[in-house]
This record gives sequence, structure tokens and C-alpha cells, in this order.
Amino acid sequence: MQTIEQQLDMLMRGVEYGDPQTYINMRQELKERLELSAKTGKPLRVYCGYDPTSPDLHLGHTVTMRKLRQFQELGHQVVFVIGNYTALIGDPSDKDKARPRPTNAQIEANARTYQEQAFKILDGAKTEVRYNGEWLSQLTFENLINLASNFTIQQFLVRDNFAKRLERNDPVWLHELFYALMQGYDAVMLEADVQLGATEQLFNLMAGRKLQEVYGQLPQIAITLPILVGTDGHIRMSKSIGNYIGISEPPEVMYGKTMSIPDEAMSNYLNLITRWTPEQIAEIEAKLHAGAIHPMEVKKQLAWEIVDIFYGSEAAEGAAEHFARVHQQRELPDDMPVFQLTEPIRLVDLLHQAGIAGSKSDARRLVQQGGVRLGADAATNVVTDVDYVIPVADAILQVGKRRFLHLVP
RNA sequence: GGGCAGAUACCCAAGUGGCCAAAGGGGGCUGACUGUAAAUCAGCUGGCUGAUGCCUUCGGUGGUUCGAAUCCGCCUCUGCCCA
Repeated sequence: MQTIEQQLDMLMRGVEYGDPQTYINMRQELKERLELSAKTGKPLRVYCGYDPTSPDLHLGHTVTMRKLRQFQELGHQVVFVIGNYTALIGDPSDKDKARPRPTNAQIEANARTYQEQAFKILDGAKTEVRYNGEWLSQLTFENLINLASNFTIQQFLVRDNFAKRLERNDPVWLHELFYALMQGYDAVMLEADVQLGATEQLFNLMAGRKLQEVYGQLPQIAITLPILVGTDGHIRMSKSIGNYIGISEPPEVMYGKTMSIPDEAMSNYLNLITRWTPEQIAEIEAKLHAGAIHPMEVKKQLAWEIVDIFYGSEAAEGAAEHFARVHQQRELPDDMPVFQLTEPIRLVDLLHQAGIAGSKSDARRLVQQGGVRLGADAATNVVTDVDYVIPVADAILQVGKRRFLHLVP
């Protein structure tokens, strides 16, 4: 059994706050709460919320899940909150156009896959799953007034994301301010001891503390973790930006996308999503800096680890082989999408029909730019004739570096 | 409620009567190079087509004009100022 101090070290590992004092305060409060729990034998209630705005979770979501898992392993009660009601507002940071509000059915479907995917990291049997619509949908306007009266507009205005938008004269919608209230109220209803979130969530977590005190509860400890950057290496990982690695993507894709992150972003990944200890990570980084190990080798280990987490070592092995063959040696992948040929077809039409090119004009461009290869056993010959007609025969078609099509008669 | 400014392609943004399928940047795609799908360099980036032609696009709608992204009316949305 670990001592409280050891547990604290583990639980506070990797957390990040805007200022050092917050870290000291939160660490102290967590210590007291852990001691209280040990004394009373009552596990802490630890939660994190995820808005089911898209059908898939990505690696960014798993940063907090790993931390939840640590609490779970120490015997605390983890609550996985699906923000089906907060999803109605959406993340204020990516509001640009009137994206059609997800229907209840969509939210339901997304929520189900979220849960499934989350249990790849969390122990499903020990996880309490809650939808925040359960209590948020019950609030009356009077309740809302009472909740809102605990905050001032000024507190919101100093928030970076709102301040910037105000400065740029971008709209800040009134209902976006509700987000913090809703999330704060979640904490009250869950009687949370600890809430996790990304660093940018600190305001919302603090709103929870405030409301809990109003409701006569002990304020939750806020644990915020750094943001995982996307495959571009700069911007936070996000489905809508497209720089994400989904946790239910096929092993090869997961591996390949990981290999594509810039070298500078590796540290961020090593620290936030691997199961490796800080000591192991420090050792790898030291070797990297000393030039004792090639960055590509480290990235391969990282890619392997990520696939291993979600699919196991066999799949990781397969993905690594696939990468070496297709991307490094430029050979053919094991399984390619198959396209059935019934009659000779113009190359341009084929590219369009197979969905490789968005339009025939697009297909033309690909051909003209020398991006299309064709061959019987391997895609060896570059086709530059826009009017080329493909005969009915078994052949391999390659477009660009990594898109393949197996043509069969 | 009143006044002013604005809405341009995936995103940001120029264009204020014909030379506009519409500058520039970002993103994306293709090629070269590379340990990589990174960085760098080059090209492409509305659709259709036998390639220099046709069709659709500049918030919506209705006009003016030989001709409109550009001018006018109304509508919708956003910001600023005033009440």
C-alpha cells in the first residue's frame, strides 16, 4: 500500500496550473481529502466530463482518462460524465458558424461510443456513467438566476478566450456564459471531491468549487492537465481541425499518424499519453538530446505504445510492419480497397467514382501532376494521359504516396 | 427602438460597374528532397469538358444596366455607437 505522500506524487504528476500557488493549494487540499477518505473509508468521487459533440474520442480525451484511471486504481469512485446538455452550447472556442445543433439521437449515439471507447482505458465495471442532462434539464429559470447570481460579468470578461473575442469584436453569446454554470452545477450534483480537465478548463472547475460552497459542500479539488497538441504539432488536438488521432481508428492509421507528428511534439505525447514512468521518459529525452538515439526510433516506440494501449502488442507489431513496408520501403500494403471493373473505364472517371478525387477536375489534376501510378502487380508506371482508359484486368492503382486501389475484373 | 459599419470560395482576407472563377495568406493536394505523412523548395487548389470553351458562385431576394461581387430597394445575420 502506498503512503498518502506517494499517492499524492503520482496523482499530481503532470498536472499544470497557471501559477505555482494554485499547485501548492490544490496539492494540499488533495492531501487533506485523501487523508479524510482514508480515515472514513469513503472513496473520493472523481469526475471528468466529455461533451458528445462528435462520434469519436481522440487521444486528447485520453489524457484526463489516464488520470482518472490512476484514481480508480487507488480505489476511488470514478464518474464518467457525458455532457449531453453542455453539448448543446458547444465549446465556445470553436464557434464560427451555425453548425446544426446535434439531434438527441446523434448525441445518444455519440454518447454510447464514447462510453465504449472510454472503457479501453477505464475499468468499466468500476465506473459510474452519468449524463448531465439528468439534472440540468430539471433546472427552472429561478434556479438559473440563483446559480448566476454567484458570478459577475467581470469574472468572465477577464477569461482569455472571451477577452480575445471581445477585442476582435467577435460575438460572445450570452448562452456561452452558461457553460461554466452548468459544469459547476454538475460538480454540485455529483458531490465531486475532484474534477479533472484540461488547463483551459480551470475557470469552469473553479466555478464548481464556488457553487459547491454555496450548496454547503466541500469544494472539489481541481486537477488540470496540459493540452495534447494535434498531429500538426502546434494546435490542440481536435476533430474539427482534423489534426486528431482517433482512439478507434485502425492500428495502421494510428501508427502512421503518430509517425507524422513533428519531432518537437514528441515530448508532449510521451508525457501525456504513454504509460511510461517519468523516469523512463526522462531517460529517453536525455538520450534524444545527446543524440544517442534517433528521433525516428523514439517515435516508433511511441507509435507502438499508442497502438498497444488500444489494440494490444500484436496489432502494434502489425502496424509497425505495415508502416515500414508501405511508408519506408514504399511497398504495397496488405489490404487495399478493392474496386470492381466491369468494363473499360476512363482513369479520371474511376478516380472520381472510387472517391479518391472529389471531382473529375480534381482527378485530372492528380493525373496531370504525376500523382497516379498503375501496374499489374505493383503500381509502377506513372500515368499522365488524362484520357487514359483502364482495361478490365487485375491491377494496382496508386494515387499519391499512400492511397491504393486494387482493381479486379 | 435609432444611427453607422460589415457579410466574398474550406478558413482569414483583397476587390467598389466590364481586364473576376475573383489578389494575398492559411489549410489541403501533387512532385522533389528526407528517418517520416516534419522542415524546405516547386506546382495545383469551383464544376463540366475533345484544354484555352461552357456552367454555377461573392448572406437572401427583387431591381437598375448591353454588362453587377461591385449601384439601388427590401429581408436575414454580426459588430460599434446612441436611447
